Amino acid sequence: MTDRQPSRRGRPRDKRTHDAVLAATRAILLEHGYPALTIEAVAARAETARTTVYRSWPTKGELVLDAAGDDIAIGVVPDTGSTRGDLEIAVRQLTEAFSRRIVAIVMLAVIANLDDDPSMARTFRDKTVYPWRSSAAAALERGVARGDLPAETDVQFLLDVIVGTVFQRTVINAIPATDGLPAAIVDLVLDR
Amino acid sequence: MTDRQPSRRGRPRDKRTHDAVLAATRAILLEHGYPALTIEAVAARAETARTTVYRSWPTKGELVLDAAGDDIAIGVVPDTGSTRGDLEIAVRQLTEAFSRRIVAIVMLAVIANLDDDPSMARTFRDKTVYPWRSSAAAALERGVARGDLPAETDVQFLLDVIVGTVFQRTVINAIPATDGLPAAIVDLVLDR
Amino acid sequence: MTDRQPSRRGRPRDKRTHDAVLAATRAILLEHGYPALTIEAVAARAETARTTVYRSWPTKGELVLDAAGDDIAIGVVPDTGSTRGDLEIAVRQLTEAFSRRIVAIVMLAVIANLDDDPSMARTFRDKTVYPWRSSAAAALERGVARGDLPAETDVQFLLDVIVGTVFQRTVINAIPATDGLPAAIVDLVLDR
Amino acid sequence: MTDRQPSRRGRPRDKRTHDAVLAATRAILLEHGYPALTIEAVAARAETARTTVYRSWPTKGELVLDAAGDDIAIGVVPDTGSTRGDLEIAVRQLTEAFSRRIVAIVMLAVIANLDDDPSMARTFRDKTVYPWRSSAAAALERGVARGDLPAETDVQFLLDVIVGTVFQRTVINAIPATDGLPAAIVDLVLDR
DNA sequence: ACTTAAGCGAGACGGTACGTCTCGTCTTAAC
DNA sequence: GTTAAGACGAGACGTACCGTCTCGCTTAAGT
Repeated sequence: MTDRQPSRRGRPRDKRTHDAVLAATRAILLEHGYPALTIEAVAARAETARTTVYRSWPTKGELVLDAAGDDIAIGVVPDTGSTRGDLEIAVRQLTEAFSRRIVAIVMLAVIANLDDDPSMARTFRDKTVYPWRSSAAAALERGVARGDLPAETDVQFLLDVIVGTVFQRTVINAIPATDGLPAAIVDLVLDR
Repeated sequence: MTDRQPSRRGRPRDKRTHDAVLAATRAILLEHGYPALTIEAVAARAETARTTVYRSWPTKGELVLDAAGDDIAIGVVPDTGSTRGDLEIAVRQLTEAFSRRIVAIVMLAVIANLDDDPSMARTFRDKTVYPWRSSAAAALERGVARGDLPAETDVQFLLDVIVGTVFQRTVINAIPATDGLPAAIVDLVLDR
Repeated sequence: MTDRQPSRRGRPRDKRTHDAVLAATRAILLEHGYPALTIEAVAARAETARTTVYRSWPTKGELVLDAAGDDIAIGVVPDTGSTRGDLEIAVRQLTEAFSRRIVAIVMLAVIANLDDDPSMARTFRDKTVYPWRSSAAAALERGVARGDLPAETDVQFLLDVIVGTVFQRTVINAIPATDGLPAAIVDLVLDR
Repeated sequence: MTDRQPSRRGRPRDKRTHDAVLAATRAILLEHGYPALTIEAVAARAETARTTVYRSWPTKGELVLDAAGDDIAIGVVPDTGSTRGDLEIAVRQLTEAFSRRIVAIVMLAVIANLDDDPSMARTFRDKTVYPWRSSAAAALERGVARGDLPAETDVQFLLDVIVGTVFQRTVINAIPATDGLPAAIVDLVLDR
């Protein structure tokens, strides 16, 4: 994710070192959170030199997102033929993802750097939110097509409602997700 | 705001210095954001010593929240007799507040420090969110009493929907608030 | 030597730390030479922080010259009434000084930084060479007045002969100084 | 110049690269001095890889002396039949050499590394000082044989006087060499 | 009016982390 | 077997802030 064209010239990256750095990053994030994630600490934990870390990941943002890897993926909403079913799956995917410690930590990091390093937010969105969001949008549109939702439905608005509510609950208020939440959200969106 | 018992003996705090520090803090927050807010920079801008800042505000969180002062207040939802009217006012208060630059900056700071400095989040909640939230809860409960909302309504859940949606729109997605947003949210909550 | 006006404001310098740094510097210079003198090593040996060293001595040159202190002084040529006697003392002072390990090390450091940090050379000259050189010039001038040296004597040239020869012998060629050297040099200068 | 047996097997060294490195070294020495001479900079300027430099010149000293090449030669004192004439030529050769920017730079580098890298000093001596010094010694000995110098003359001492004085004047004090200097030095050595 | 506790400014202290530079070595593909 | 390319671990650089700690000076309330 980091190297553009992995250039065939010169000594290749040492995969074991590379992986050790990513593992160290994940460990520190999970154990102590993003504010404690210093390049110094990562290098020490990975038993390598600080310069080696800088070589592959010029910014902390890139390191964090690379280290998080697929652990922060949210998923893609399927098309089961049922609007309510699809949406319940969609919300469940979201609550499940936002409840994962690593996801919450990375989101807080992204927010902390929002106007400092906007590229981090962009990467996070592209890697994580976008696939879910566009497939969820498709599910809502199918619902509109089927007549389960009014024709004038503002899909993006509903997505913000869903994401915002789940974020508020699980991350900000740290309320453990229950089965009730997805149902309640879907009710809100559909039943009217 | 910070010291418990302001002891009658000795030289009293210098109000002009105190205010200069708060002004410097606000200025830096607005001009460069929270990550650039160092005690060093605040003291320099206020033309005072670092120690003077530390004396009154042991942590950056306290300083920021004290400096933001009433600029981050959201307001209290009135009782106009109309459920829809009250809620529209409530949402409008929220969008207006979250659209203020200083509020967004402080909220992002609070969230970034969520598990690093939970006291900051608590203070922010108490000073800012709680008054609005409890009065908005009252409005919803009046709505239930009036029969505008079903008896089994989960008030806290609806508040999370409202807050989460507005936060998502205005702060995360940075979509300029329009009149349509409050109406849409109220529709979502009421019409069913 | 480092602080201009020792400013009465603020916390005073910690003399023990200060002295420890100078002692560490001297020790490293004598044990490992100037190229091994890193601020890192000095701080470690003095058991203090790197920043503390930088605070008092912005450049390595200032640190070295301050640490060497009076150990690199050469002395002042006396006026005993005898031209030959004064000159022999003068040359002996020089050979003795240039034979001291600390002096040789500092001179090499000064030379290494000649065009990199000319201020170091200047300070070294002022502290060390100048007092000797001006008093030796006086001795030569007394010799001219007495008729022990020709009236047209180029005093500065003779001083360069003396300094250059001693430097060449003791520092460059590392020939242990013998009593013969001062005598030979004085003969060269006087007997003609 | 550096590698022992230039092995017949495999790809031969690229002469153009080799020369480019030496040229880059000379350029950096003249433009920025010895302290700025990093292998990094040399390789960059020669548009080659760092490793290529290391392969041919394991130490900076070898590189510098190889790059300086004949530009730091001093010359050999001729035998013209006249003691005074030979010595004047000898001193003139020395002042001319020490006045060359590249010579001064290399000499300062050699001196700065005196006890750090003694092999550099040795090589410099052998390549540069020794030919001049032994031929100048011969000139002095011819002078003794002719009776122009006393029988008990310490030839090595006089050579140190000459070298030391010229070094002091031209390199340390950076006094532009005049015709007067050689004459004055020869007078000092001969007239007595 | 005099004492005196506390605030103020200045600045030193030990410390952590930064991001960069250079080192000398090592590993690979290409020639 | 050299060359170009570039990664590697290492170490030092000089800087920015941190939060703490003296200091001498100032200020006003309480005696």
